[in-house]
Amino acid sequence: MPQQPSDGGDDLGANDEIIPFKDEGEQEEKSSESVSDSTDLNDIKSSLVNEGESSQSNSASEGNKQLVAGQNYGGSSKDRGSKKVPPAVEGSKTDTATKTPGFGSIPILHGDLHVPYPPNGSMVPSSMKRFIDIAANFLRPADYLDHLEDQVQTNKVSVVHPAGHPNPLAQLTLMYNNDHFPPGTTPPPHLAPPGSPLELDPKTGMPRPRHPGEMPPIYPPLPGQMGQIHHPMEVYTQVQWRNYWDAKRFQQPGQPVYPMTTAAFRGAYPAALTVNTANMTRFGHSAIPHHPGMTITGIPHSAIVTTPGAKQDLQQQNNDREVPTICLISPYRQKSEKQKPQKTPHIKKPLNAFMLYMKEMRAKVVAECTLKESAAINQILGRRWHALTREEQAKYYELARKERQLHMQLYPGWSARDNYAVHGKKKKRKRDKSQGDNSEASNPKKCRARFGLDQQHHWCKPCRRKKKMH
DNA sequence: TGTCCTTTGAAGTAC
DNA sequence: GTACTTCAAAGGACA
Repeated sequence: MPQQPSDGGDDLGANDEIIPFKDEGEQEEKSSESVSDSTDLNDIKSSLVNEGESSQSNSASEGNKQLVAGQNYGGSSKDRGSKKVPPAVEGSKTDTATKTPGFGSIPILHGDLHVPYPPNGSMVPSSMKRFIDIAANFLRPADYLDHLEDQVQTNKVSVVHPAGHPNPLAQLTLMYNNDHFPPGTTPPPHLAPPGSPLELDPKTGMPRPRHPGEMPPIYPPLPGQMGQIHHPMEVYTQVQWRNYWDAKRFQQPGQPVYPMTTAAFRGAYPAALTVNTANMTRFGHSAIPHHPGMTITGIPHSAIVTTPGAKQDLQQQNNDREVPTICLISPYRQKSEKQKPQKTPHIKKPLNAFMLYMKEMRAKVVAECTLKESAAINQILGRRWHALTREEQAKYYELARKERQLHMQLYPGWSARDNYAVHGKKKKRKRDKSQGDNSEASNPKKCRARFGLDQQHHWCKPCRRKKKMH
């Protein structure tokens, strides 16, 4: 069972002037609903084209606006792409931004990203904005992160793993490097509000890690480790993950928690996924040769600064396994990808309605019946699927439809045929239906015998087809 | 280590 | 247009 929030968890945002991130996400989702999919994607694409536009010449306030917008990518792309006056909803967001200008603790997949207040008179480095953008959406293709590497190095922004945290990955802090300050100085601790998680440790000069009792709600790491991106559904924003996890946390008995799919996440896909489809962005990280000196996430090692206490742990961790600085993989695919790393990356088929249903219900069935064998579980799930009402099934058909729609938008040239006998991989054995006694298609009389001519609506499709033919 | 099993649905090929 | 095949997920079983 994933980690539950600690006692002090929900104090996040009370005194820390932290942006109510979930609310923002809700706003973003609402606003994105009024925009067509294609519009979203085009906007995102255009924003990516203008990727280099953000500069340090932005005023701090403008930078702050971007920080806030950047937390919700759908909105930020529009904001970056034009200078139009934000609509009413955006206005309220701006008010929030003025009050809480994007600094604080941003939930990310493996924990929180701490964004310290800028030093006195200091501009917000564009790299920091971009990093937040990435962290908030927690998945960008490596080519975008390549770009980020330059940004980070140029703008002297670091990622800090606070010492003493049981899981250094659970808390990341974005730091202004000392280069932004007069020589020999460190960021003034007073810049962080007293008691804030951003408050600097006077001894280390680093942001003070929270004590265990004052941890913000830690959204559990997705199971497994880094895998591939080969399905658009694997791209979720932190808002989505939080909402999903919140739904899980507060799930009532018998109340389903629907999987994180496109249905609720339109406009949330990272921009770069929609471009450069000829290279790795279609195939995921494993297809990308890692830069020497870069983490698996594409964040340069040079940009990761550790406090003395955390350094050893991190080194050990990096030695033991290539742990992502920010978890970048779908909860759905991580485990299997970890166990069966794909040697021939490819874009996978979007999941159909039944597959989505299986995803959601499998764990429940496993828990109920103690069976572990997937074949048996799938039989049960198949029966349950048929026991669902049309309305219940319709939800999954709709989710599947949106998955396909998004898949088509993300990979316009993709065909299911591309995955037939993927890259010389041995074809699956054809099932000999002529001998299979469980194949209704092989025995068109089966449904007729079971249900009779009066109840042909119960017949399976193959049997109905056979009936038509005869 | 790789394939099979088992489910449904989508999409492909073959005729 | 119809029939058939493949592949999506999952993980234990098995060659």
